[in-house]
Amino acid sequence: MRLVVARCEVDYTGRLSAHLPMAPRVLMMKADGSFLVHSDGGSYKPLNWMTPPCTIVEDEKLWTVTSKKSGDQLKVTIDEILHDSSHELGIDPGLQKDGVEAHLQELLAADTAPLGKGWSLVRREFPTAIGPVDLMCRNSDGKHVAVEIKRRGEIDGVEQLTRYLELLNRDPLLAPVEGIFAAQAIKPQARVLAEDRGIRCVVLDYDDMRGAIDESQPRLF
Amino acid sequence: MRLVVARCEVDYTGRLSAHLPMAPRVLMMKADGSFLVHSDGGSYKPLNWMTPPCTIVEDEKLWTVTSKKSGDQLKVTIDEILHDSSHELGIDPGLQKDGVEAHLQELLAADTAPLGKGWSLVRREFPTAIGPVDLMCRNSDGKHVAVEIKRRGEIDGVEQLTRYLELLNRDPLLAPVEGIFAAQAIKPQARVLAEDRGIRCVVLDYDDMRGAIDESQPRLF
DNA sequence: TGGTGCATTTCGATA
DNA sequence: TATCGAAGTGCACCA
Repeated sequence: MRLVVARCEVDYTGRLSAHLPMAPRVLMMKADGSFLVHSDGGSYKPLNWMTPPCTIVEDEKLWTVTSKKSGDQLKVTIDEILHDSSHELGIDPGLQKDGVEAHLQELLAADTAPLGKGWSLVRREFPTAIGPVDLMCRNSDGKHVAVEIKRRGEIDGVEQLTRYLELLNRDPLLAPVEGIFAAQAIKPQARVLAEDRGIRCVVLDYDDMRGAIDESQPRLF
Repeated sequence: MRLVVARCEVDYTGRLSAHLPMAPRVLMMKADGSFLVHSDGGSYKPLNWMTPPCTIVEDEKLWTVTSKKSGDQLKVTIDEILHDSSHELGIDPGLQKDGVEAHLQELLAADTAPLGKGWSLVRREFPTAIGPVDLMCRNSDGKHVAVEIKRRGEIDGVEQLTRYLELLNRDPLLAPVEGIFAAQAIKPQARVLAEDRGIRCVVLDYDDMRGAIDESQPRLF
């Protein structure tokens, strides 16, 4: 990892063209060849960058970063170097995550109570021609219900479930198949669209669901 | 901008929980309060981060970064500081872009030739109840055509145009309205879905389109 | 201020 | 390798 603070000008040519006027910025060069241009504001996204693999040619005042894959180029014109240091970091052990959509699906598969009483799980990742449905259940009447699970329920999730339902209802062994759109939060527009199509919306409470499962179960950390 | 290289352990609690084991990493603290944890690999995305505004409390070996909005927390346990420097960068003049979707829309509005001969533009951002259609045109027969423009044509863009067309065709003053899905590149699945629904696909060439417009027009840079 | 759509999205899983 | 969906997405635009 090399960290450079420099007054510089940057031009990117690739999927688009972009230009950064002369100003002081931080240049981060990672061991894998990534190149990042950061300013002192904004969030985690750099002003400009190049994804690895890429080659860096330093020609006095002009640094040229070229993507080995796409040929995209980043030309950095250096006016003045204010800081320059290199550091050995080694390979990072990596990030452990907990709490994403997969966990919601696991929890709901383990206990379908949030959907309704007396329901049974047919299977998780129920296969269709256009991809797997998150959960396939039977309700207390034995009728099939396809469940689409999202962390945040938005309009595209409703579209996705609609496509599944259209396909599933063509199968005489399954039809009629109802739909449930389940999420930790559902946007009003998504709810309107879903209910207009006869899809029921269920808001999931992650903490409640986790609490309902045996407390002694092992956790990630 | 403060740059710290340190052996550290990081725990994030917020929309999810995440943990980073002890290892050397780069900590970037921006003037606006952003906090980034970078390793020596991956592309521009940090391992962990906090978006501004947030407060940073340094308590000897434990740094706590708290989001002022959401209350999300990042706890950084410092084992050893390998580098620590601060730099005045000032406010960045910002990025100038050329070649994104808005430009494609401008170019196609200025010259509809890529769609067909003898076409006229009704208006850009043609309003509907569920959002604006990129372009509304009339073809050489005077028939209305709704055009959805994407840089990359994928399945959700076809869904979007389908929703517009359904709505537009309910309006007796407009109907029948045809659809065109225009993009710099169209994925096979998106093309199949579009054509199955009677939507024509047009692949746009950005350089050609820019060349077709008066060369003397002022450019960004 | 909240909703929607774009992004040089990036990233991961899967066929 | 392509495709598809998720992301602590971020961000700009618009109501």
